Amino acid sequence: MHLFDTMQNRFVELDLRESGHVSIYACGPTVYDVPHLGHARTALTYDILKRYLQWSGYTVTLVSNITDIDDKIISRSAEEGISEHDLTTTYTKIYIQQLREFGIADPDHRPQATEYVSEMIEIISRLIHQEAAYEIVGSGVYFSVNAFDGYGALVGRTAGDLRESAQARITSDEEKEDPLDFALWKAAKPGEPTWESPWGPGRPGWHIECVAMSLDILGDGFDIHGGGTDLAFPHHENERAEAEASGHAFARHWMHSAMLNVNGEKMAKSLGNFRTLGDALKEYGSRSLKLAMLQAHYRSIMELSDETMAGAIGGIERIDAFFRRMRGAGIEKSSISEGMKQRFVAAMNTDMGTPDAIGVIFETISGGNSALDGENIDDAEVALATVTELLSVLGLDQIDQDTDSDIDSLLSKREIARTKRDFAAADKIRNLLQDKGVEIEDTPDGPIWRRL
RNA sequence: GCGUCGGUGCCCGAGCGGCCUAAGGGAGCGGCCUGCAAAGCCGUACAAUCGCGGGUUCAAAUCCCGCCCGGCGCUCCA
Repeated sequence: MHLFDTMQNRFVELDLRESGHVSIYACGPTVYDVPHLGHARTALTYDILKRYLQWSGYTVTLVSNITDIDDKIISRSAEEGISEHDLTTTYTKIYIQQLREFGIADPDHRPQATEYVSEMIEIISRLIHQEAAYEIVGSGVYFSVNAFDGYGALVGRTAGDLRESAQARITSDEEKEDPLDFALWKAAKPGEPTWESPWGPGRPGWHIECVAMSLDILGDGFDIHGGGTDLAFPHHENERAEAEASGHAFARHWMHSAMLNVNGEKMAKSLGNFRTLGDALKEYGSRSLKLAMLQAHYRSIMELSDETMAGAIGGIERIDAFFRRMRGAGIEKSSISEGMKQRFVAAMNTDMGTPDAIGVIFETISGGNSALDGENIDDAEVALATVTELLSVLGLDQIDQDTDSDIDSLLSKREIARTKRDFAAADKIRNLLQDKGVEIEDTPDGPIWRRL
């Protein structure tokens, strides 16, 4: 499988630490609010990657963290007058629950930052020992960017470049040796949650938690580190510096998924333009939302407008109509089409090309529908098997047809009326069901129905 | 400002030197099927053209140069 590696800035063949096993660390959210669609898009990217790799025969370990200590959490809990712990517990629960509703499988591990403070302290101690970090008494411990060759390489820049473009922004922090140096440990301020450390009470700094958690669970030199593009710098670059300067081999590959925009702007809590996952799930349903997201490549910016969603809802309807029709005709799955499977695999192997992969599925659906029209049962069976299999790889499995004896009995009454050519009576039943939100589709094999 | 990614039909969105007379989805139109619908199928218009202008090449949406426009990043954001 080829993926675009941010660090190498090109497409590379996945080069695994251990053949047959893929270890992935995907940066999760800071839980101070409900998840929005952007979080969902990123989580979906790594969920699909995992599903696809597993389907391809790999063993996959996916770790996705929850960051439950940072400045925003502290200020939000102060605003709401509840403890940091209560705040993060609440939002962690909501995050997990809504991702499940969205149809994203739980990662294999979901570590929380606050459970890893002692590991973080250990890494910081080692960094100080290696002279890659220094303490400023009363302020905290800082990473010394000068001690790490190639700082900035993840985003294709040099420390010099960064210093230059940082000048305008950074309020040159008094005692830091270099304006690029960043906090590893922050000395306690009144009223903040704190942990004991060799440098006095304080709390973790720049995303050292991800280093501690990824190395602890996945080990040195794990395969893929991912997250949203907004994390590439400084978040991920700082992690890389921390890990490698402390003597650990870090991620072999870096992946970044693109932002989800609203009216041309990044969806973000800070911009106040976000749409929550919960609301979107209610409005569009999980499968439509997933289809919409997967119809855009994970590395391209996508707009999620009502028009986009209308398109995706139509797509899901097409998929479901296909299954209803096959079921109604009594078609059973047979073996899957090798040709279509190969095209699907080729699309996915090319940097996880889900839009192309979905194109292959829709073409199979068209082929299956045509086959059924032509009473070519063998081909219809192959199409049904293929569509079922490939959709499951993308987590877009069909919803099971529900059963309802009341509807069935009304349907048979209508069929009797229709045989008698009493269309007035037949249409009355159809309207009745329509009012109940049930739509009838007549097929040569009898009527089928669906809930609207 | 610096860096980076991108600008493809009515909308979304693939394609990234010849297979492009530009995939796939949605919306439109015509036909078939149907008692009528729905679903499906077939056909079809929308891209004589892929932001604009140059260039390279036998050949460019695809490569190069310039310009315009937009996203993201440049200290705690997925």
